[in-house]
Amino acid sequence: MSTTTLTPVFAALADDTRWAILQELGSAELSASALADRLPVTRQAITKHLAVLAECGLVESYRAGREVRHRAVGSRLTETARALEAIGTEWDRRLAAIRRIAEAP
Amino acid sequence: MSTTTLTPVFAALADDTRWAILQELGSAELSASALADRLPVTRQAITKHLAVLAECGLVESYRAGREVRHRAVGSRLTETARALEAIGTEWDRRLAAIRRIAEAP
DNA sequence: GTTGTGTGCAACTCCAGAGTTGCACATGCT
DNA sequence: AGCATGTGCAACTCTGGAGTTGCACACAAC
Repeated sequence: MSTTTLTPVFAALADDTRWAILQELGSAELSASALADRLPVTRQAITKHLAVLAECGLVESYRAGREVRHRAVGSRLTETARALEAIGTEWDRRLAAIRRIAEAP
Repeated sequence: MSTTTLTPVFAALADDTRWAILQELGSAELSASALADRLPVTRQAITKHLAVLAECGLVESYRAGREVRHRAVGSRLTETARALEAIGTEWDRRLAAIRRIAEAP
């Protein structure tokens, strides 16, 4: 996963309301209206957030009768986490190498 | 690490310019002016970004003569990655449990 | 001392996005 | 059929933040 694909995910995760939505959808599959009942924002706001989250694969949706249920996609988060960890490790590795050279006798 | 401490880190990582800065600082320790030479933004913009990144522990700084050098902190990223992975796993675990109950005979 | 380079602070512009209201449409239930 | 509920789309407001310019100060080198 490149940095280019990473940024939109972080942009999605940078909002408190979206985290609140994800927290709900990580415990149960809910419709936009059901989410609006549990959170202090409008259903339309929720719908917009769900679009952002779906765009980068953090939520999946399906119709159930006349309502649309949504759920959090944990694997997408795990995938992102692995990419992050790799980058962090790489930073430390490279900077440690530079320090080693600088302190060489 | 709670979700509360997580959001600012993602807000910091949600910007392309900041990622560019982090990429540079993951390979070498540079001053704000040196970064401004390599990136298509002003030194003042870089300084603001560095403040955001330092605020959530993603970069560290130290004075070297009259200049201030900065470096990326990989461990902070790794730490965040582990928290993310735990949350993702938890989502999948809970939703799988619900599906199992729903499909029970 | 003077010059050049690096830093710090403040005020300003500008746009993306978070949230709202309003209306129209679809579908389930009685 | 009639009503209630869930959804979709569009237009609007408003604040945060990314980036800029401008100026003042610190320190190293000559």
